[in-house]
Amino acid sequence: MEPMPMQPATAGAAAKAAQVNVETLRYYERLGLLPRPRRGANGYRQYDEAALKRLRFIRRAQGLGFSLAQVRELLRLDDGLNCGAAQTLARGKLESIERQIADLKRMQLRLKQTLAACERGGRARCPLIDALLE
Amino acid sequence: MEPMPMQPATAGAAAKAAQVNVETLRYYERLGLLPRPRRGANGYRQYDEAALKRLRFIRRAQGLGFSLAQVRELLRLDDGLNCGAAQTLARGKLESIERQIADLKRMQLRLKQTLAACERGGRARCPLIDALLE
DNA sequence: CTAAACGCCGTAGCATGGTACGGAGTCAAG
DNA sequence: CTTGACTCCGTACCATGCTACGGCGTTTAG
Repeated sequence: MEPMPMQPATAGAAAKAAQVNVETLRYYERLGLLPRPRRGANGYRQYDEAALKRLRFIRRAQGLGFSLAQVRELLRLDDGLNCGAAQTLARGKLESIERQIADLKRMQLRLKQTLAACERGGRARCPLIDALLE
Repeated sequence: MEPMPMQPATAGAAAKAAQVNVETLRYYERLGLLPRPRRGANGYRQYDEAALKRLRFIRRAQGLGFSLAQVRELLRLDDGLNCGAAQTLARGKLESIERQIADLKRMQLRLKQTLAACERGGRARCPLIDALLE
């Protein structure tokens, strides 16, 4: 059987498929992350398979921690032929993620220590508050 | 010698001491994190030692990852007598930090794996891009 | 046929934590 | 006395990623 070219998705269907709000589609379109889609006779947007794929790409990249600005860069490489550039983006992101982890771990440690002091109890004054007051 | 009551700091001096922008002081004041300070005859704000202390408190709490809304809660406990409430806030923060760390670690792992695939090279297509295209 | 649900658009709003601007008055050094 | 730095105020703006609103036309289920 011929691969019948599925009819394009409406905004609502595309949004549902990608688990995003309909308005988000328009937002991405404004940002140029999604191309302006073809319109039906009624003026409604028609999202074809390529558009849906692109939308999934965006959400996955976000899931890896990329900002929309960075997603835009990645989308420019979506022919898959420029691995060097993609690696550079990914390495930058990886570093920033590692910095964030390090920052959070410092906070975590300090909070844990202070909480432990609180839990040892026996003080009139709260060690957490006192640490902030110094 | 009597502890001569230091003259109060101007906005600029207070800001410099706490490493914040002068406008940030006004911002905190608007948010109610800093009390409205006394004013000199010229209308200038006068930050006394207590205000400076409070400002340092805010910055330190932010350094531990607390949002300004949470800092506001902590400030309500700054008599140091309500350790239970402070602990509750801190535990909540600790949990959210740990969730963030876990999220970031997942991203880190996936990025590392994908980057490793990129670096093994030898492919026509970029594994990172292909992972996003799925 | 009608009413609900969906789509369109431009624009405005939310949350977060500030930062900047313009026009005015004030203070300190030279 | 002037000049530059500081301060005041209200308000607007920044980035980020959406989300909502109002007013309209269209489509679809009953």
